Amino acid sequence: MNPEAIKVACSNCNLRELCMPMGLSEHDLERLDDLVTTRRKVKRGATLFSNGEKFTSLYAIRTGFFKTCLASEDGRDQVTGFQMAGEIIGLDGIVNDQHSCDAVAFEDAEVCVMPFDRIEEISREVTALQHHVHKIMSREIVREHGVMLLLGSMRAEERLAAFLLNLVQRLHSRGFSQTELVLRMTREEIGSYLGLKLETVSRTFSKFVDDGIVEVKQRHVKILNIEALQRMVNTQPQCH
Amino acid sequence: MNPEAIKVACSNCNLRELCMPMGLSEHDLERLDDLVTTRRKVKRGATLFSNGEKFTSLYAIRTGFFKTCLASEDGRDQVTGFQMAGEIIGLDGIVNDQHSCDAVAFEDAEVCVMPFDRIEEISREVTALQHHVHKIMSREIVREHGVMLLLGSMRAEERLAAFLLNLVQRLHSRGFSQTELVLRMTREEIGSYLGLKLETVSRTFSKFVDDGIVEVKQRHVKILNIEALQRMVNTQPQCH
DNA sequence: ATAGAAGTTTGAGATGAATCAAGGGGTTCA
DNA sequence: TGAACCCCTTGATTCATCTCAAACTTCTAT
Repeated sequence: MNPEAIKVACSNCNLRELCMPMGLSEHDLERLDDLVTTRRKVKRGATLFSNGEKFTSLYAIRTGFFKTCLASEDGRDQVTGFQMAGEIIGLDGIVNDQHSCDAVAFEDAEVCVMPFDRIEEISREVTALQHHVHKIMSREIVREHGVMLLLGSMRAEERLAAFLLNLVQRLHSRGFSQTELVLRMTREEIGSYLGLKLETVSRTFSKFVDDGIVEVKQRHVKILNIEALQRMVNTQPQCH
Repeated sequence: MNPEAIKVACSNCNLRELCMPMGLSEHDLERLDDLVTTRRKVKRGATLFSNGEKFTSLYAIRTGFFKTCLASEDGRDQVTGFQMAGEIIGLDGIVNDQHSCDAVAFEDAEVCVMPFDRIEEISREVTALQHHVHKIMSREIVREHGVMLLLGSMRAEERLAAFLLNLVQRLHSRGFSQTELVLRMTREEIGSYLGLKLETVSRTFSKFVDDGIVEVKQRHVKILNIEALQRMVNTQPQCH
């Protein structure tokens, strides 16, 4: 093995526990290293894949931050998710062999390219990988259920609270602060994800600041009262 | 093979093309017949599985009509989908080995029980099944993207139009009319799915009737002007 | 068959978020 | 180091949907 090969190997990757199954045998680990053929850099603002493009691979994010969004011809636009290091994107492309959304990098990023036919091939041999792939897809389905609940039944404050809690929780599990975060996206993109207009997002942030729940300086957010946010999400508004 | 066995075999099922992969060899077809261990009847109003219940199997709907819904402790409620014959439910349970929503039958129903460990086992041998399972999960992810777009950016009329079009399209591909349908669910359940209150659903139906777009008699709906519905869904409201 | 429950429709009024508008602040790139 | 552009905030107003309420219809079960 030359140094290059070591660098691209999953078995050596510090993100392995985020995107790969755990507790593999030595042999299985070696098989897994065949999964990632190449890395790919994506410049800030560039798309990793876009709607209509032929689907070939799933991508594991190594560095950087992405959004996925639907842009229907008629001008409607919906951010369907924000993805960070260790998360897998591209699952939408499997069903029709072409991607059905755009994945855009918020900052210079790097992803591991995992050709899907290879994933399927290795899945047949490595049971743990097979199950892992199923779990990743199921997790995405459950996540989207949560977004549906948010979009279908929450008010603006509750949506933004849920959004902030979700972000810090994911950042925290990657070793970042539990109370401070830097938003990579604009108010408009947050709004698109949450089914709100950018002005409403801005006003809701201002209200949180007034209530002493968060501090906001541009895209820097410091959570002062996390319980208040949690209460908003978990408490149904005044029941009749 | 005794007659009972024949009755439960996927290879003999008239719904096979809806829930199973196509173009299998004789040998693969036989393997597939090991997938469905049992059938299960679900009475009207009863749950096939519910939130928190241990996940063991996916279910292919043979007859009947289901809803899946989230019911959070705090009283929020969200219908996440309506499922009909040939569709697969239970995918949400894979990630945490327990179901994260309820599946409720609208009418006496029957499902094919497919133990998930058996699905994974046979997937390793039958490539077509493996890919099929991936497609089914990806399709669900893409469907939910569409619901997010609906909930995040559409107005009441557009939502109901999209809902009706989706239902007739699915019914049509099962051999039913392209213009007439019987709603199995209440206005409240439609509303929960669409992020609207039941009164708004009712009013929107009334408006469609006034506009000559549909005829509504209770739960019987006849679409008179399908293009009008399609225009609503595909056209962004007056752009500024 | 009938009473009760459940579901639906419609109206009137309240309200949360959208829209329209303007000003200020940051960021980026030449 | 500017200058243009993008982004954000805030106010005033409008509007779509929700809420509350009442009456009606249809199912369900005794």
